[in-house]
Amino acid sequence: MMITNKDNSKADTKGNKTRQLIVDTAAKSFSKKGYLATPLKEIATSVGMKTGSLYYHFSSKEELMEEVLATGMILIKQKVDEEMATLNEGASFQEVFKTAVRGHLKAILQHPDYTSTSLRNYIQIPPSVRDALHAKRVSYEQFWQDIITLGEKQGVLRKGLDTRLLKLSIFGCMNWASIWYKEGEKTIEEIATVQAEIFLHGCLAE
Amino acid sequence: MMITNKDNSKADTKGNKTRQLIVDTAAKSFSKKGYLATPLKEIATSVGMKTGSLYYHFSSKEELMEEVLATGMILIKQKVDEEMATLNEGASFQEVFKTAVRGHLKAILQHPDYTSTSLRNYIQIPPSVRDALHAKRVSYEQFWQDIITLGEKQGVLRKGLDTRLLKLSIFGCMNWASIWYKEGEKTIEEIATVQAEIFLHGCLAE
DNA sequence: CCTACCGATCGGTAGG
DNA sequence: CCTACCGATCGGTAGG
Repeated sequence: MMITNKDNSKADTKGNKTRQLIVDTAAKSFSKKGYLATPLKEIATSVGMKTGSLYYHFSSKEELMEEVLATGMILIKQKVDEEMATLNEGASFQEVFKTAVRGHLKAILQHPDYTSTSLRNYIQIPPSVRDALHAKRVSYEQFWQDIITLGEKQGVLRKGLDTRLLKLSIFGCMNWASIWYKEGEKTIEEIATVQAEIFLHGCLAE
Repeated sequence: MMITNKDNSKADTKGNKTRQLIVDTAAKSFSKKGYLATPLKEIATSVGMKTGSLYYHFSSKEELMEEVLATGMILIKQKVDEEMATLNEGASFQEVFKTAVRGHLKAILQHPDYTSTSLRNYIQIPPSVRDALHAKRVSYEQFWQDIITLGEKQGVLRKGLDTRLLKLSIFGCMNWASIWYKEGEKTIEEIATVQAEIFLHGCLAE
């Protein structure tokens, strides 16, 4: 009697390896040239197959995009969680905030293929794909909202500050880096330090 | 002897009105659906003509995009200059900065058709179009760099702060609003006030 | 500004 | 996973 692996979705079979190669290639192109500007033929050629053969692995270009974006969001959350794990119990809002900024920036700048695709392709994401990822997005935004709420609880935030607007502002500040960032100028650590400092203390002396 | 208007490029002729209508329509679609996702046929139909007829006014889709983007950058600068004109001589860095933020946000949020096209389509902009607009972009970035330099001269900026990174951060913060902003929630004035305050003083109390 | 049309390309499919 | 192909659509053109 054979022992079958009922959850073989992550099995290291040849088929799954190929599938992964396709997603990797797609992520690279979608991130660099854009979703609509990338023909499936280009992806197929890169992985060494014919366009039609992609449909053995995916049922549509949108599905491919959805997998790239979903993977990207998971990677971002993983990286941020990894950074957050370095904090000790009862860390101050300042420490927590800076750590989250560092994690997010590392995620979108160190391995941008997956993680920056959604930022660079914002307007190109098909509505159905956007809907499918909605829950993940809300969950990640809530993670940041919780950090800000921590600041409120610790009583360190300016009174009357619109916390939603604060969240959107730091998102914009960080996410825009996925457009201007070039390797080799500033380190990601430095960018994180400066951006966190600006948001915590502003750019003025004193 | 006829008096001819040698610079009739802005003349209010029927042809120029039509041309303007085409650009307006294109700006709307490019901003909302994206450059690549907008077929020329859609623009043509909206203005009541056939696709091929657009080529009486423009020689390519890229040229149309270039005009939309160039107009957008001019409109942004105009709006910002308009706000800056309300300042009196010798205004403090804080006042100047906040005023510039308000002007930029008004420009990209009040009439987003032209002004937000470049932000929402960043990755889709054809390289040749990007090159053609490079000088305008540099000039506008310099305007902001000059504001920050003013802060340095007045000695109010935190020592050692990377001014280029400060500029990129406020750009990201403001420009990202063109993605999340919906009319009717917060006024643009309120958003400008909060974002300027965050950048000047941070989100912490004291 | 229209008619009529093009070459190219696109995402996707049938059948093996 | 390939061969062979599709219907549709695209930006763009010639000639009027």
